[in-house]
Amino acid sequence: MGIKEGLLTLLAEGPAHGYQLKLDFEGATGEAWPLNVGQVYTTLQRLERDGLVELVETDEDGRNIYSITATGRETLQTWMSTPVERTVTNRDDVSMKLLLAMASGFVDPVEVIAIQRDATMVAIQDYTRVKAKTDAGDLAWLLHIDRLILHAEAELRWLDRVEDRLGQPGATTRRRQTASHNPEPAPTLPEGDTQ
Amino acid sequence: MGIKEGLLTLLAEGPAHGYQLKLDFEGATGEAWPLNVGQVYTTLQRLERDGLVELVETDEDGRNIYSITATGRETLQTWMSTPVERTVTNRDDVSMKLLLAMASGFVDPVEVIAIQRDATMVAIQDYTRVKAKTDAGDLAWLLHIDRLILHAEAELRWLDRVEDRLGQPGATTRRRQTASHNPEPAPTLPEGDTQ
DNA sequence: GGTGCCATGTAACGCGTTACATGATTAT
DNA sequence: ATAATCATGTAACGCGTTACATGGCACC
Repeated sequence: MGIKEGLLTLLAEGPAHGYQLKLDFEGATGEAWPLNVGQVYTTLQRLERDGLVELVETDEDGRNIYSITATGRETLQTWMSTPVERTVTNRDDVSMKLLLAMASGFVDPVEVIAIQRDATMVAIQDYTRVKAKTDAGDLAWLLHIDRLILHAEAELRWLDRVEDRLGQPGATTRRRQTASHNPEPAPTLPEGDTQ
Repeated sequence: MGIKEGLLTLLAEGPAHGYQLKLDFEGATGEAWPLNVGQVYTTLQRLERDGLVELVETDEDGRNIYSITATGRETLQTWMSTPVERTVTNRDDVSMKLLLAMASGFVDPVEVIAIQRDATMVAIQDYTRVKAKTDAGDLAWLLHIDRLILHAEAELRWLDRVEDRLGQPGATTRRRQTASHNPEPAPTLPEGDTQ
């Protein structure tokens, strides 16, 4: 999503100035989304440029107070009532890295996923620890952690499946597509440190 | 990840010109990552600027042929052998939208997740259909689809959990943090069309 | 009366993405 | 010949992010 929608949501509760929005944003997302204050001001300018927000006054302290506009409200309503799109082009770092490793013949995909699995298992432990020491009343934060755990677990299952399939025959590796290219053999990577 | 790493990976197999890389990229990621050709050229320039790649020759057809440099190889090796980071700040659209809905008191979080769940269930059906009509030899693509399905299922489980918790008492909604703000009541959103 | 830190901003960058420009090759 | 498409690139934009600038207020 974007900071834009976040600020719009907060402004839908009433006009506010930048720093107030920064505080509200932190209140809503907590550590899940560390936000540099500067981003609030730039994003507000862009929202104003797009007519979703307007500068209603400059208060006695010289702070710019913004208010959501009608179109802003409309945009927000549409955004909130529109599900996050899930298509077959939904990329993510892990799978793209694996696809590249498989296609390159240059890196061992099995090694890549082994590394990733270790990291993911550690992450789950970390998440669980964080969850354990969280105040039970902080529902939003708990749900956020739960989501991280569930997705990390799904990733583990997927990594297992990948390893299975890579071990089977027919695990062909895609190679260069056309023949109109220089056929010189690819140099091999020196045995790098697997840090 | 980035196109940068993708191109680096492909160039690690040998020098190539832009269009060749475009073809290779499509061969590696297929429909999972539709790539505008223009991006290849701009990314190559940036890689050259950063010294990860160098222009080795302009062939008889006037095409620029790039080769990976030593530092490029190093960078690639490091990237491939470093797991994708999983921290508590890993955001995603769905959970952020929910956190905002919970914090705003302006939108009904239950409605938001209901919409999302419907969409995710449809997505899973779509994924399954795509998977069914995929050539069994296209391992990379099958794994990609599997990943999408697993994560979508994890999301369904999470959405269920969210709905459970939201229905329970103590499901407090966070509100504006400080008191130094104008206390005028927030205007309410008109009953928007839940498209 | 400095030294910090809080509050409010502006400037600039990096990268993914889109749109546009241009020459070569092929089809009609 | 002309239209279409391929192949190669450049220009510009949007947004998230970082770094820098500045004025007030506290506190020692």
